[in-house]
Amino acid sequence: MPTPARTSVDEIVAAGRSILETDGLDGLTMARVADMVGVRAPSLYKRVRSRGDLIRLLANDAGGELGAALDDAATSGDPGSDLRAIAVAFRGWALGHPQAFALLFGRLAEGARIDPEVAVRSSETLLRTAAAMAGPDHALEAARTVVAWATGFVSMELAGAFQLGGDVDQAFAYGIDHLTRSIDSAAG
Amino acid sequence: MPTPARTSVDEIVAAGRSILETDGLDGLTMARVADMVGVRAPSLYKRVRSRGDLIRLLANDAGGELGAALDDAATSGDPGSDLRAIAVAFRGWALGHPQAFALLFGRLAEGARIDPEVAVRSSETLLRTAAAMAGPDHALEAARTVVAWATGFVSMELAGAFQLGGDVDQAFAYGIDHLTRSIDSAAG
DNA sequence: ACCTGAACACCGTTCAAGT
DNA sequence: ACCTGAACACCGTTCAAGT
Repeated sequence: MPTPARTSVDEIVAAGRSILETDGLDGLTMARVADMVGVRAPSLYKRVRSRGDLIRLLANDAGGELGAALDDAATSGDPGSDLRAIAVAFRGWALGHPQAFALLFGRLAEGARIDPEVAVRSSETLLRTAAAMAGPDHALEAARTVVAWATGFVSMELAGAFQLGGDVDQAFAYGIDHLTRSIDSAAG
Repeated sequence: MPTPARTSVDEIVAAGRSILETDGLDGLTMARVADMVGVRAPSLYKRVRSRGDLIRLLANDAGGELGAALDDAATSGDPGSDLRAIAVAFRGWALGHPQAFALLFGRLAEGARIDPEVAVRSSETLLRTAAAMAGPDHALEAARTVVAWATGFVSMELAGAFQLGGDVDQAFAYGIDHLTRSIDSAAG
């Protein structure tokens, strides 16, 4: 006899995101997720293939969220202002979701990576902005330079790797200033 | 009656580094390490406090190695050339030791982080070079910009995050060219 | 159809007992 | 002193049995 479902993939993903931010990836156990959605651990396997698969779903969810935040930030119409706004939004989202950020940018070869389409969609706004500044021939290189810098900066900030004192906000401003100027001057 | 030691911390760290690169962090089990150095897992606890402690030792070992590679690269005497050489050496080491690199730059808040002194020592050469280019007032910001960019670039490269085609080597060259020029022009 | 308890394999860690 | 087997707690996963 059919039994009504007591949870859903969406609910599981939401619970996973919550546990991830609270207790980190190590704290994300199947039992904990199951408990949060009101079932027993084995029931989760009706909805997700494995813990790794669940982590992939979390990465996709976070990637979409980050992409939307960047889209919302780039509204000024001026490429230079947009690029700065995107960088600031990127850092803001990352500092607000450190564990999800680590999932997106700190892992490799774990089989739990974000789906390519989600990644591509998340980077569209930045690519468009970079193209407007650096010109179509160098849009990809320019975008990669900015993303690489922003990713690395926030990764190090979150990891507490800026240990030599100094003002981290100021270093971020220095970076975006110089990158913007450098990419912009390369347009002509 | 005293028994002679059958292994050492150095041997354990060497085994750990080897297993880490071969099978990743998940493959780094205490049993595997113990097997490789010729003892049983419980004996490892005579030398390391925990698996997390072992990972910290691996991170320190890798950090020292990376720092030495950067030192060896910066020998031209010209700050611009040195900066480029450091970036190339950084990427080369990372691509050759992807798992160790992930340990150094991809983790956060795992309690298994590299010791501050090792981190500081590893970044000295870059700081000196950045100071020579950007001037003492902006050495720290300039160095942070370059490290952030290089870290992010290699992280994304290793994660397979550059999925839009294009030449990754070319993007790396674009980045170091623009960063070098931008930081250098900021000196005067 | 979905849910569950029981069971299995695996892993980090502790500890009493050996030498 | 150092090493080990045995044991414990914990976790991901499977599966037969329930509804």
